[in-house]
Amino acid sequence: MLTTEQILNSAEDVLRRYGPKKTTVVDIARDLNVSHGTVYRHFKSKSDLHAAITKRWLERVTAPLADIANSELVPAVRLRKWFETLMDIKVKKAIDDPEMFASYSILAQGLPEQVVYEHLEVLIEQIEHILVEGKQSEVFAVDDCAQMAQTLFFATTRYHHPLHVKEWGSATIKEEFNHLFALIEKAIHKQ
Amino acid sequence: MLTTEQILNSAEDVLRRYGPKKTTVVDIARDLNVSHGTVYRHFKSKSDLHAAITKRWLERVTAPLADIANSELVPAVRLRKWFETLMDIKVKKAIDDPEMFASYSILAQGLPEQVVYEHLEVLIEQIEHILVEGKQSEVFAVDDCAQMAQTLFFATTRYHHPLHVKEWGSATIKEEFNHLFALIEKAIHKQ
DNA sequence: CGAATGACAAAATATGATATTTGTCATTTG
DNA sequence: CAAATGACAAATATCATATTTTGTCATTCG
Repeated sequence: MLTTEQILNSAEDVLRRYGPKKTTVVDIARDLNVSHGTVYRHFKSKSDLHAAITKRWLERVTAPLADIANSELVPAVRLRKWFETLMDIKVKKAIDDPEMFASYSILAQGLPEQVVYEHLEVLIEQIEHILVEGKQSEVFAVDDCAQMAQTLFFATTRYHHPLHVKEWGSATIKEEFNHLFALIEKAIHKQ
Repeated sequence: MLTTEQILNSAEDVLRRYGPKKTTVVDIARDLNVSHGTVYRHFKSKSDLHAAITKRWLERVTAPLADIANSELVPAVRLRKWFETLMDIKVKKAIDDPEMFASYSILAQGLPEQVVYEHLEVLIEQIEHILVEGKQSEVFAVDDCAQMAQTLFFATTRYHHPLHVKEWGSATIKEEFNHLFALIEKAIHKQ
């Protein structure tokens, strides 16, 4: 019996082989030895399938971040580590496997805003969690942690948004990020 | 006798009429009542022409910013006004004349990095100028003004980079920016 | 002689006829 | 009867060919 997971696995394989433009529902069905009609019993449309593929990818990519957000590190260190990891993950994916990174970026482009936005919300909540703990232990002077989390996420857009992947090749990108993070620390650390 | 300026004027007109994909060098030449060979006496290639068109547009768009950077406003106010204006100009252009904005964005995409980068440098220097004066009058506590200017420019990427034009439609975009600017102020204002 | 032309080849792009892909659903299968 | 099939129409993509566009340059123009 065919599961949604199996379809996503095959989809990922086929995507890796053929790229996002050439991959058809029939290709994915063939890979699974079923008719393409069967795939449509699990996904309303190809876009729906794309959304599911992208969602799973986003979740995997950012899995390590949840661990950091919930770690025992002191909030100041944890916050920096969280952002550095976010950046490192993205840059690593983009450099190591550029076709796949491009593939997922292209799929994500074609998605309804909401799918990606929900994912961003999860990340922003993780930042919020760190800020709240920093506020409790009186190292961060933050009024509205949820709002600040969003502000920090958007302030670092250049360093994690796939639209800026081109700029990540720069030799100074990491240094740039360090300067920005220093600014952030100055703004949110107590006194 | 045909001038480079005249060509750019016609190019802009034709671009407005036909859009960036349909505009040909022959169209521009026709608009000027010259042969297209003549256009090539002023520009080495079509890309070169694109670069010139884009450059002029960028300069025009950001002209008001130089005035603000050099104004007599106290640095704290001036800095905020400078960023607000940058944002307002971009958003206004993108909303009022979306086809043209898209046109120039498309042309800019196809350009060598350098052309756009030079323009960004000018803007970052304007920020630096404000920071230097703020430092002199002891309202800003900034170590390296040039570096901080760059940091501020990149921190606000989401609010002025054309790649993010889609996000500018959000009802809360201005509020978001205000939060970010509050963060910046907290970081750079003395004490 | 500097500025512009227009004929030309090479490159890029539009066109449209053909083939594939998407999405549905009545039918089949286990 | 739930799960899968495969035949089908409509929407898209592909590909070979026709047309346009780019870029050059020997020639003309003023």
